Amino acid sequence: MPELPEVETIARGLAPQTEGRSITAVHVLNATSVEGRRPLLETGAPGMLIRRVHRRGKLLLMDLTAPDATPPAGDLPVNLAFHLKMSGRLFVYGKETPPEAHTRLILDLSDGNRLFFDDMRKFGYCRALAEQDFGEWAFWNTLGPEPLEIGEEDFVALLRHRRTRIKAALLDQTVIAGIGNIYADESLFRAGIRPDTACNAVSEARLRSLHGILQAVLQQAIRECGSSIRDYRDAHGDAGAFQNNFLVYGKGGEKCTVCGRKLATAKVAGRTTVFCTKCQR
DNA sequence: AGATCTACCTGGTTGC
DNA sequence: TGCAACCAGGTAGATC
Repeated sequence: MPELPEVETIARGLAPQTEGRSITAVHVLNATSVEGRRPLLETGAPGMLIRRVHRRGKLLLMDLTAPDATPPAGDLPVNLAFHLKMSGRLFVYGKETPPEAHTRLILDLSDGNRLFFDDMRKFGYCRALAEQDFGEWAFWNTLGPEPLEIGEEDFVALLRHRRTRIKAALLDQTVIAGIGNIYADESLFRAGIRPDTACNAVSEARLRSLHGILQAVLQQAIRECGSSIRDYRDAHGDAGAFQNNFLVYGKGGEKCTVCGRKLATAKVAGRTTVFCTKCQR
């Protein structure tokens, strides 16, 4: 469940281990872990230089250039986009480390190390993109604004008139990018908003408050290197610490830390949702 | 437009 | 003990 803070942590950890190296070979161990044009990844990526590793929404992006820094001529990938979905992980290992049971893709790097893409559940993917491919990638083109970059006014305007439930809107990557089940529930609890409230029934003042709280929660989670539940690890194989700050996520039936009432569990937008019926209205 | 359901996938947990 | 049922979760796609 890498969400924005986890992907940001992974990108920051991966950057010093991969930027400035070129890709010398690509090994596809599981075909379904490659989305888009497989030949562009397998035969186009070798020889390309990893210039920058960063994040957009929950996507981890590797910007590529030809080693001589000229614009890539013809059909070459200028980007690798990884979506980790639920169980995807990215690690850099020495060349002697063999693939694991769930290793789906390996990129050999020019410094002798290798980037492993492990993904037990096979939901994640790596997509190689040439310049012209971005225009045809619906997920990329409909991705909403970054929650840490959007201003308060724009955030309020984004939600104010929607009739959908506020948690569904927060989870909708076309509305705002990078929020998943954990940070939706944690933010709505801290903002005192019931997850099943229609957006247009939430006062403007509370939407303003949610904007600040959402940013604070995401920033704190990034400072703490994300949340580790089940199999999430950062690029160094380390667990994050934000799970120690969970107030509702995964705590259905436990007592609310604020009022002591039992936390309720419900399905909202198809996801398990935990909230306090007294503190969230 | 928005809600609901299913598919995708596998390991861990629960129930009998 | 053994095994079936269920669960978690992000996104796409179908259907109402």
